[in-house]
Amino acid sequence: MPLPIMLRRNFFDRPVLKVAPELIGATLLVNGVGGRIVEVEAYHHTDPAAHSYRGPTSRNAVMFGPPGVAYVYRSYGIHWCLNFVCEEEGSASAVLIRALEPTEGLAAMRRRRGQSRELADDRLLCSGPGKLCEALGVTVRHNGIPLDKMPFELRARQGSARVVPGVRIGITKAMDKPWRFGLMGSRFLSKPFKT
DNA sequence: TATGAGATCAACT
DNA sequence: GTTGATCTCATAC
Repeated sequence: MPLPIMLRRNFFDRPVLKVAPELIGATLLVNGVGGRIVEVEAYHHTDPAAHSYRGPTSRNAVMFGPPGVAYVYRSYGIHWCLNFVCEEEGSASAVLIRALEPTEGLAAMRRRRGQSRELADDRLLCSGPGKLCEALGVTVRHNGIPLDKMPFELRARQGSARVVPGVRIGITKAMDKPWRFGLMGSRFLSKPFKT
């Protein structure tokens, strides 16, 4: 088993549509808890569905900063969602992390996600952006933190991955853009890809 | 299997 | 005042 290769910040210094599919199969850990990334969505600053589309606000400010940092925002007043900022500074593009295949710290994830669901299978732990943040303990405290520093740990995938594109979920603008990417055949997706 | 309500907050109109 | 890059639970088909 080769040693894992850590993703460096310059990995994110590229177009978001190149970075997003390459994240499929990479491993994301927060304080040692996490797993393989199986689903992401790309949000480009020219995209009406992106938070950065209308320019900087206090919420999306870190999207306009340097790439390779976390952008965390409150969704529907309830959940947190985790993004990775991409491209050059000021381009305000990001990748939304939508689902993980849990591999590390399963007990911690179950504890954070609640006892009433403890008996449910592991697919329910991280199969959606809000669930994933709850399971990994990601909150706005992580907003703006570099991805190559603690508590984050990001390992490149080993070997190749079969990546399938699809239409993004939960948006009402630019719904035609196939900028959702998933690991082909994974049981841990938030929703199946139709192919 | 599918649809609907409720939770709860910041940005936007 | 309305609207989400959501999730869970309840009720209907």
